[in-house]
Amino acid sequence: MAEETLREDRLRKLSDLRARGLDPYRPTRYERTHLARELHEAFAGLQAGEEAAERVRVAGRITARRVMGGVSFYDLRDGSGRIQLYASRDALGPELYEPFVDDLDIGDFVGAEGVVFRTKRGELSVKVERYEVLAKALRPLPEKWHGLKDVETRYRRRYLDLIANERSRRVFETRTQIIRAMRAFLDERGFLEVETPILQPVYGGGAARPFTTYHNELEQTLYLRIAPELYLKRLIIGGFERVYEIGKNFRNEGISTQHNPEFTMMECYQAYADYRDMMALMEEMVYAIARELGRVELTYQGHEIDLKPPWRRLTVREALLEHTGLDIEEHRTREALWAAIQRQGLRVDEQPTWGKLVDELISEYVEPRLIQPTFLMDYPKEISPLAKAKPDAPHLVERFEPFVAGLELGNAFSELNDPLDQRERFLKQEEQRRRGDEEAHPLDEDFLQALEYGMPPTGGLGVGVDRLVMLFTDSPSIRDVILFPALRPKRDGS
RNA sequence: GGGCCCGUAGCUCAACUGGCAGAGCAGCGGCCUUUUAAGCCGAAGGUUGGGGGUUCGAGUCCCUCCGGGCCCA
Repeated sequence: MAEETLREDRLRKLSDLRARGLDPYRPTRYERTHLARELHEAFAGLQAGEEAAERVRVAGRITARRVMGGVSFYDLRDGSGRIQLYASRDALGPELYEPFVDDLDIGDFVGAEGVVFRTKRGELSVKVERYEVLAKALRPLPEKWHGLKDVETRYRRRYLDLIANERSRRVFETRTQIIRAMRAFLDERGFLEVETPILQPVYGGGAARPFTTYHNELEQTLYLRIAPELYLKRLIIGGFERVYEIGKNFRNEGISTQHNPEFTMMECYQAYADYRDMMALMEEMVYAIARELGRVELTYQGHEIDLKPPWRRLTVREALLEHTGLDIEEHRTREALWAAIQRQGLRVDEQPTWGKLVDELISEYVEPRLIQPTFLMDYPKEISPLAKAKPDAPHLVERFEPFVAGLELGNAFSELNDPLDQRERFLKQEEQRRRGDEEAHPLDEDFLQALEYGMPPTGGLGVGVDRLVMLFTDSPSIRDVILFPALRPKRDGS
């Protein structure tokens, strides 16, 4: 039936309710005695056909309706679960029973008061003696049995997805549990939670193009942060020895099953620690979250995963040797490595530097195969401008990325604290930018000044919270774990 | 940006090789006082994503645009 006709039906019922003094938009509150789940717990012992003495008040959204004539049964859902309402003409009287069946629809909110009983079929129910209509739905909800399947509608109108799909509700509850457990873990270890600027005059802390905005009063171009990294390090310089931040980052890049332009990141920094300490922190943190959720062993997209530490440590060199047969240490220039890649018949795109070639090889031949938890470590210096070089291998840095089920869950390093080296790294990045690399790291003079006041040896770790949630909820797409994922604007027709 | 797939009633889905656009749920009218995917009877509900083309005839074939999904870059 035409959508507008359905709406008109409901508007007519709204008028009728108002005419009967039951204006559904008038109530401002409703005093409940029980949530649905509490009723099921409190009256678990009630036998079929038995009635309790106690009067209760419940409220929620009508999700199903079974009208038998003089009696009717409504399913009421609140934040805790479902409870059945039983209404009869005898108990309510015609003047209240008629609007109850004539004017209430699936989707409406009602508050009901009455005694609790269990029907002869065994369903715990509230026998409605008084009720209030708490809000009328003017549009129909998705179908009760098949729910809402249309992927686009689920993302665009998430509220409908949440109403219709229990699984979706659970995903977002789990998301919150994960973040809460992460916070508890870091707090317990003495990390101080902080907030740093999202609007930044110079962006940094990653390789990505930023979103640009403008402050009118300051007459200044500002960037939405791509990472909080450089500010968190300033706090280490300031004397906080353990800090962390959980918040949104923004990267002006494509959308995929693993990328949303705004995403949630946890970054933490620990003074006097190195990247090996951060590996331990990462595996213990994920283990702690997994225990909290009861999912140390889990299945992600068909892969059986065991998150129990210790996780495998694997250098980039070893990984490439294992998966491509190529020893990058034997080909230390871009030209030599490129020649070797072609000799091996490996299929990667040509890159402007040795480091980027290595990065390409990893993405293509290593990352998708890292199913069990693995720390891939010791990356090329050229692609890691904020990480400290390995003392015995100055072309590499003390950096790792944790992988589980092929998902890149984060990035970490022993932080570069040599201000002179940092300046050189920035200058090299500027050079790459001049050669057309739009993701090159900009030089941040203010950050260099801060570093010159001295930063202790520090380990830093960033964790992609959305991807962690994907892992724990067995979600194939990042859009399934972000309440309102980025979509193209929907235009009518054309 | 490229390739493949999808878009039909509010929701979930049908419609053969191009031949009258259908069902269930929801909604509407009627019956029905312990149902639970309630049941029975009845009547409705469509710009088949938008635009264009081929054809006697297009949901179906072609072009194009919009939106989405997956893969690739």
